[in-house]
Amino acid sequence: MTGKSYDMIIITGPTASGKTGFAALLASRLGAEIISADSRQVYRGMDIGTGKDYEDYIVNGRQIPYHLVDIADPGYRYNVFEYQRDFLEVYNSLKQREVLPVVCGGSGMYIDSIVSGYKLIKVPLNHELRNRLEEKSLDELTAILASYKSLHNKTDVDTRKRAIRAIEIEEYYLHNSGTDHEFPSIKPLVIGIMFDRETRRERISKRLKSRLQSGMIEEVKKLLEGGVTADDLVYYGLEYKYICYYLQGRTSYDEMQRGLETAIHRFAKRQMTWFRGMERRGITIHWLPGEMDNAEKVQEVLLYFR
RNA sequence: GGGGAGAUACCAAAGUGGCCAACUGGGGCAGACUGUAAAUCUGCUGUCGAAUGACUUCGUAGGUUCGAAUCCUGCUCUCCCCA
Repeated sequence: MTGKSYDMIIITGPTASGKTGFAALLASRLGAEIISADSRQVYRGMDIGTGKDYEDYIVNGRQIPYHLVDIADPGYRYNVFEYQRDFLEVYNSLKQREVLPVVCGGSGMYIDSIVSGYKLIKVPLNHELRNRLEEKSLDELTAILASYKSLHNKTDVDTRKRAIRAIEIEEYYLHNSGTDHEFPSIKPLVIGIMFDRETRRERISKRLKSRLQSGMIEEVKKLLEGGVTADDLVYYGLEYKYICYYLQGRTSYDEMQRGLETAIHRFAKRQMTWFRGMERRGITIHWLPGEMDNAEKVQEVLLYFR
């Protein structure tokens, strides 16, 4: 590899675009290792529903090392802050070993957090503040949060719990300049895999059908039996949410399948919106047509990488 | 064969003479997003448009009326009940 000016490669794209297989092939060519950027594949035991295709990581009989998959128990609530921290740890160790990191995943925010270097400081619990806010209504909390920063959406004031945490963080920022936790500036080559809308939807529908036939419902059942609560599963969204409702008898199989299909289509659309947003903010994504076979895609990427 | 109900925009479904380009929901599209992000939230959704603008719509063909998705008549189709 000559004259490489990128610190890492990122492979992204909406769900069902064939990221993993491609990333693995690319990694095998470059002697690289994969760092997942998938907010759900971090959980152990959530395999079919999150599309952990373990066999995709085996290229020509060789196991491609991958990271940040299966690192948390189901039921746990992993988040961006932890992702950024965990990513950095892996990233640094790869750099130390002079191994090229290939990030692969479709969680736009996770990718953005490492590319744009979100400033996420470790904010400890502030019990005094929490006691003070305990009795406040959501409206009051919203007003308080608004006094710290302008609210550009309702994400932070969705529930009282989130609002209190958001205030806690803002309060902490107020007294801690935040320079103690610089995220390094990383220069990535960002590759996106793109199918036209119709094809994307077809692929999603087809994949859903095959997952349902290959034990996805059993997987959810097993999670429930293993002590993961229904609430946790609903929180995980998509297949875990819809199948959980089905197992609880709240929806018929048909309703589950149809609702889930729609939900995944919408999810893919939101992913695309996120990617467009990143581009608008100045991050260049090199889109490759999904139809192109993986070997050819690898060639394309190598061109960028020279 | 007889009787009844109904046909509204991509789908479902309100509207029963002017306030209707037409409530609402779904779907679709677009956007937002810095500690839940597979989440959460917002906007648009007849056509053309920058538009407070123009044009074309409520099965179909006519009619009544200043004015019809709404009233009348014929036709077509769908559903239900009785034979």
